[in-house]
Amino acid sequence: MPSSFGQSGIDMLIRKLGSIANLSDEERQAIERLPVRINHLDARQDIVRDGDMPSHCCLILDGWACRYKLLSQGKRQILSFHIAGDIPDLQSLHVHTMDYSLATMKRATVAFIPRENLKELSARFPNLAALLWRDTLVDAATFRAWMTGMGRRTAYERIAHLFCEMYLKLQAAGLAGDYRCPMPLTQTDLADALGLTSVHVNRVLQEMRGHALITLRRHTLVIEAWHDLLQASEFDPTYLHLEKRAAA
Amino acid sequence: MPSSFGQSGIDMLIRKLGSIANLSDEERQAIERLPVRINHLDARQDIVRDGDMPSHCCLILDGWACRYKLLSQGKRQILSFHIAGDIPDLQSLHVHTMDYSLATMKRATVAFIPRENLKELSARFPNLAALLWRDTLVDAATFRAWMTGMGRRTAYERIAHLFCEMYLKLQAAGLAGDYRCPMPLTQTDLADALGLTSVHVNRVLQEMRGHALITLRRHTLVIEAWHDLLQASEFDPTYLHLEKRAAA
DNA sequence: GAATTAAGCTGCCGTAGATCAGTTTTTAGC
DNA sequence: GCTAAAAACTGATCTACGGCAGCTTAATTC
Repeated sequence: MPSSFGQSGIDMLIRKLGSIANLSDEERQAIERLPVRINHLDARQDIVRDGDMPSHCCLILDGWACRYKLLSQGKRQILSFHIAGDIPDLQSLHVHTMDYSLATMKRATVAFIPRENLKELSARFPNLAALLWRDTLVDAATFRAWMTGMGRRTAYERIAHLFCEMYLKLQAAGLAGDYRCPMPLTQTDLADALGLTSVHVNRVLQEMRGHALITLRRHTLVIEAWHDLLQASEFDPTYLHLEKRAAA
Repeated sequence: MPSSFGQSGIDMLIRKLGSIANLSDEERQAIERLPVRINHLDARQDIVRDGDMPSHCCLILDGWACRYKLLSQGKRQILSFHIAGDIPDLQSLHVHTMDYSLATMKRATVAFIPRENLKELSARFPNLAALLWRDTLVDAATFRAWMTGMGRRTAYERIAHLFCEMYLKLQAAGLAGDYRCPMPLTQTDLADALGLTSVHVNRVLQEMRGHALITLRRHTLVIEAWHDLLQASEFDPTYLHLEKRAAA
């Protein structure tokens, strides 16, 4: 079970960037030498809040986090999920006011990196800056995929699509394989991410189990019929841009 | 009527970047000297298609464009609208396969800029690279706002929210003012952007007219009650990040 | 300025998913 | 291993919005 990767430090970020383009030793070292303050957080803790102007960026080392937005009457929209190697508030490098909140989904380890040091890093290593920029672009592509789902897909298709996406992201991070991955989200979390209610998510999940598409128990998702799941959601992985870049 | 701005060239881009940080003469000149191929396009023409690997980026000089995604059975999701000064496929600087299509909404003038020249520009002027990166981050913030709407807002709120957003974007570009702006979108376009049907958009628009919130006729939107429109949509302009940056 | 087409509008009925109000099962803490 | 709380699940009912089909008005074209 691939769950003991780079919990010790910043290597999940290096792994992620390195999966796109080859890093020089100098670049690798510069990342490793970033000053970080490491924090262990419980589940469901806010990391940064809507409206804040944080001076640090948050790198997830272990666990899951999400971006979300609160509306009136307690309505919540989850905007994205994040795993080890992600910097969900990297945008604060260039826009200073948060337009969403960031919170853990389960127990998580996060590293806070001063914004100024990240800025310096990207100034000194344009190649790294490009990789980080690229990362925010893939982020945006994922938003587009979710938007397409919420606007034009049924609940069944949306849930299937999210499972495909999360599985591939976890697999790319070395945190999943063999059509099996951690899934620490509650049905309420899924609902808030997909624009549904937890009641409806519950019914659709049962329908998916009825079709022998998935098993979902005790925070583990097993995809029993990958191909059918792809088909059910019209999933096209292009937007994840997981391919290795040819040349630097 | 503010409609005769910089149609001649690339100045809408300079205006936009210059509204965020002051540009040096050198930077301004470098932008002006970008090799461009200018094209006049009819309404509803594809500029780039889902799956393409374009060698040029597209700068809108005049008119409107949109990003969209097609699904099975002719379902269409519009992902964003673009006006003069936008480069809706700037992302192809760093990820090479398009995961959506780009099309004009009405007659438009666009400039095609070779990707390589834009890459060069951003390598030579890190300050410009940062501004372009920032632009893609605001883009992502807009996706988040739309997602929040599609997931958790009613049709009425969503339409009101879009009107607020487009008015402010057009105003910032000098293309609107006095609570009046061009709105070349059909009700079907609005529906495809907001995850609704044109029939429902029609009914909601009438409701909004009934509440004396807006006038929408002959491709012109007049916001009759700005404050009520803001309130109806719980609109918070933070995500547009229109403020000028303090220091470079 | 007649013809054609696209966009806007209406009414009726259907349904995916919401809402409410629980009960049962699982998980986590001591 | 017991307890408390959270999550999962169920059934009944409701509604915002969709689907369809036809009609009207406005915009283009020649």
